[in-house]
Amino acid sequence: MFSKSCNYALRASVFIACKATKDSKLSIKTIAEELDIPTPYMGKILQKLTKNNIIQSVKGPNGGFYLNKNGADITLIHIIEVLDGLEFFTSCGLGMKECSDTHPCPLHDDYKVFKDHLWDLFKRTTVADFVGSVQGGSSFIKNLSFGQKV
Amino acid sequence: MFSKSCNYALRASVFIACKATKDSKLSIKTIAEELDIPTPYMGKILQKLTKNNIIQSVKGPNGGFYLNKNGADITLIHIIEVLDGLEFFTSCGLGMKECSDTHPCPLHDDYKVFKDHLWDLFKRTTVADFVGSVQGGSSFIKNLSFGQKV
DNA sequence: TTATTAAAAGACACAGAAGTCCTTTAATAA
DNA sequence: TTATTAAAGGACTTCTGTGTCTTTTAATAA
Repeated sequence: MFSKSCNYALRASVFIACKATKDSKLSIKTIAEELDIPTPYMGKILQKLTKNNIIQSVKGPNGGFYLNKNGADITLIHIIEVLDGLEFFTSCGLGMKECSDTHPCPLHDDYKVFKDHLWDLFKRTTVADFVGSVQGGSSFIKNLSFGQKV
Repeated sequence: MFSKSCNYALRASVFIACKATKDSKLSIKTIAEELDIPTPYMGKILQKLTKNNIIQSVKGPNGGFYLNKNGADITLIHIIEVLDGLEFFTSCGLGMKECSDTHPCPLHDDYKVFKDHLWDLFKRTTVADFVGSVQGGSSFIKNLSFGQKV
């Protein structure tokens, strides 16, 4: 559905919201290793998130990434928009140039329902929601390490 | 959602089911032009569909592509499987290696519902269903040409 | 002030999807 | 039988997403 970059960005944002504070920031290396993402590539993505003011960064000793706003103010759709754009939510399921209620593809009506539901979900869900779920122990953003028991 | 190849394949299959018969086959060129798809690339995809027995082909004069089975016997999921595989329907929405009911990502439950509904839809829907919709005038598989009024 | 640390930035490499081109194979019409 | 037609097949190019590497910039600790 989304690009790897976008998936990485979503997970990294949640991870930073979980673990970092202004006084205890997280480095690219830490984030990348914990989330099992190639380090330099993670750097690129964090850079993009920083430029778009989704996360904050500080250079130098004790530098790193953190959030200075409330995770509840960052919607997932915003992160998706920055990394992948919103084309997924507007484009045709069969890849047709023009696909609308007046010139629909055969999949249009069914597909629209699903896209709209997903749109609502990502519009409504915030980084804080995911943090809550992860910290509550009901979900995970770190890959299962080899041999780990759930 | 699906690759371009897969979208092209779905539309071409429906188009062939609409227009071709054993006595009046369609050439790569015709299909590609009507559906606004690069001709040699369309050739590759039709070749793949033929190998997988989704459509049939005949070489030589008056040759081309047609269906020798009922369109109702070709499910969309089968075409998708041949072109893209079924990974979309099994993989994690956040791209995690392991994402299951016992080790879910924060998106898992919501995303699962979405994927399962789509799976059912593509499993249930056949080429004949789309042909019916297109021939009944309630949907389209050809791109809107410039200036065309719906 | 200087050395150290860590992100920013940009150039580069690689792989797979998308698209093109040319030759071969096979079917049919003359 | 031969010429023609159209798909099959393979090599190739292009583009984009993914991933790597090196240098620069900026912040802080000593």
